[in-house]
Amino acid sequence: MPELPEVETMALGLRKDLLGRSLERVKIFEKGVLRETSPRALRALSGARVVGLSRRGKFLLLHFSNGAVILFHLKMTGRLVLQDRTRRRGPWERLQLEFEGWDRKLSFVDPRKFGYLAAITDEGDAPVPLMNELGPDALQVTPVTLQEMLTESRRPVKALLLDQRVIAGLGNIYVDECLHRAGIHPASPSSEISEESIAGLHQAIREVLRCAIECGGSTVRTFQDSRGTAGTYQVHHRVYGKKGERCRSCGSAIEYTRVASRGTHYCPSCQKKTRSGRKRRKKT
DNA sequence: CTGCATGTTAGGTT
DNA sequence: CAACCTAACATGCA
Repeated sequence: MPELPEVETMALGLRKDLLGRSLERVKIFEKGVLRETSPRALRALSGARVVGLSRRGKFLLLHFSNGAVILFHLKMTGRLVLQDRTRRRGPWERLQLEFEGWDRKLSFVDPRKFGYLAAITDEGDAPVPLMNELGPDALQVTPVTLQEMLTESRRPVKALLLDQRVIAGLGNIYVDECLHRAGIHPASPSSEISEESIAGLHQAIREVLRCAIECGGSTVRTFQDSRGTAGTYQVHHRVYGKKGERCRSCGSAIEYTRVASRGTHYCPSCQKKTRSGRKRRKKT
């Protein structure tokens, strides 16, 4: 579920509610959600005040007054939800954080149990390898850097864009959407994409992500922000989930195939393989 | 009912 | 070592 715009939306929503609150209690229902972190280490954060919420790639970070950080990865179906403090534990709730003098609590909910969290208590690296290997954030990457990274590899461009060590934040939905807007076939060897197309791709990434954040993310199945509000960017999707529908730009039927072993949507007419230099499309 | 798909990534195999 | 494939898990849909 959550790619960059959804994690950003989650962080924005939580910031208002959590800033300045002091952690009082940690309830762990499913030990498996703790990654390289002992229940004791997590509970030791009690008393610390929340001083910041941030995002790196698809990671969401809770910063505390004592310098500690709790890092969350929501994977496919993870959510952070604010609920009444008295509310009973739901079936998929893995962990709850309670705060001093607050009648609500933060719940980590994840049906599929892929998501996790970790506490970073000292100055060292995060105990999560990927966190320390992230490429530049998709909203920060410069055209030059993107260009360099793509020309260095012959992997399908979609595989590269999904690789968080190359560029952080994009997932299956937004990669398909960005490649369509840039007129690039998802299976194109990235080293064969023209400089002009890469410039268009860079622009598409910025525009799509910005717009998606403004929309509060895409709700394809289950995504909701911390207050239970669904995102609306899915109404702007042009290829994702549109198999067989007509392309908005040219009218061809959107195709669905497998690239980098991921379900992939694209327009066979707007996104020609290995054909260079197609102009990017209008704004969303 | 059964089989297949799903927004991610770690870990194994080429 | 880069590239590729699938398991991890639970649920919804054809």
